Amino acid sequence: MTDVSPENESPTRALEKLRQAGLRPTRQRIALARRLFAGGDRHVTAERLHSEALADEAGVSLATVYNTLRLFEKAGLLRALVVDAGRSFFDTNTTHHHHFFFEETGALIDVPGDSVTVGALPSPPPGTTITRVDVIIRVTGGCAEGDDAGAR
Amino acid sequence: MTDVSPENESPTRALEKLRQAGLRPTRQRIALARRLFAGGDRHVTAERLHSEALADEAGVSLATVYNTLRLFEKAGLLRALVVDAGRSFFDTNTTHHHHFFFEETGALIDVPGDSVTVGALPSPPPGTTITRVDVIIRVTGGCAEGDDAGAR
DNA sequence: TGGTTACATTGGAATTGTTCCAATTTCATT
DNA sequence: AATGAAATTGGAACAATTCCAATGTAACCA
Repeated sequence: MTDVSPENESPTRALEKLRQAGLRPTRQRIALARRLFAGGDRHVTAERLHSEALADEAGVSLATVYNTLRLFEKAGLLRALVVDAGRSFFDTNTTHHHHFFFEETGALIDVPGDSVTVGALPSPPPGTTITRVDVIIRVTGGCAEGDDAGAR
Repeated sequence: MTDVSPENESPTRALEKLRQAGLRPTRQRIALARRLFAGGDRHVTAERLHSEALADEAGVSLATVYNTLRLFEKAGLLRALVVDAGRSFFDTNTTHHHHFFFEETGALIDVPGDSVTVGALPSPPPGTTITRVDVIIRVTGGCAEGDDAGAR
């Protein structure tokens, strides 16, 4: 096994994601995709990703981070998540799952989709279709151990 | 039965709410409480409530609307709700329930708490306590019929 | 390979929703 | 009516995000 930390990993996985989505693999997109997809699942804000990316060779502007996040979201590579007023998280885990949200720290952690059972959904209003059901389990106390601990 | 539209109803119910919460019944708070609690349950943004309240005799400033909403929330008269980046809704229904969210229009409607069964919650991380579980059912298509239709 | 063109990136200004603040007004009590 | 504590206010400040017009880059084709 080789070193797979975001900075050292060959850009293969990131490139694959981009190609898979039919997006032009620019220097900036590759750098961001590496940050996002090289390690395990993440929940990032635009600001945080931007400040991380500043450390990368290819500088990335904040505007590009926003553009890219929205682009990746449209392409299905990311899922936007709003739990907190005035801030969006982007979740690299696009499979069916839910979240714990730590009210004090603002951290998020995933809950596998099948460990929460949402039974008996009411039928959607006539003419509408359900696109997604979000379950957010808000917790207080303790210290958040998610990847976002201290993200505030 | 007398007319109970917000503008005509005697301020009794609003006053009761304020007294119940131990809040000083100022002109502005009464006006806002009437808007909020006189009719059925509502989901309002600060901006919307402010623009409505401009029509009332007692002018209410935007700053006061924000102060009052946060105050009512702390007092348990309202519940804050975040579904959409960069905007908070306040829900006058503080009982156990969930929401349909219309992605196109930004409208919200209530779903009775017992028509959604959330079974088998995972146990919260050690040391933490669950304060609330929000279920947001996102729908597209159709035209929203909630009280917020066209709220965008 | 170089030229062309469509697409990306950028800094900075603009927008939006919200909070903050110091000055003024109002409420409740005497 | 006078007083003090609490509420309201306009406007400035702020944070997250979007917009824009200028510049740079990737992809394609002759």
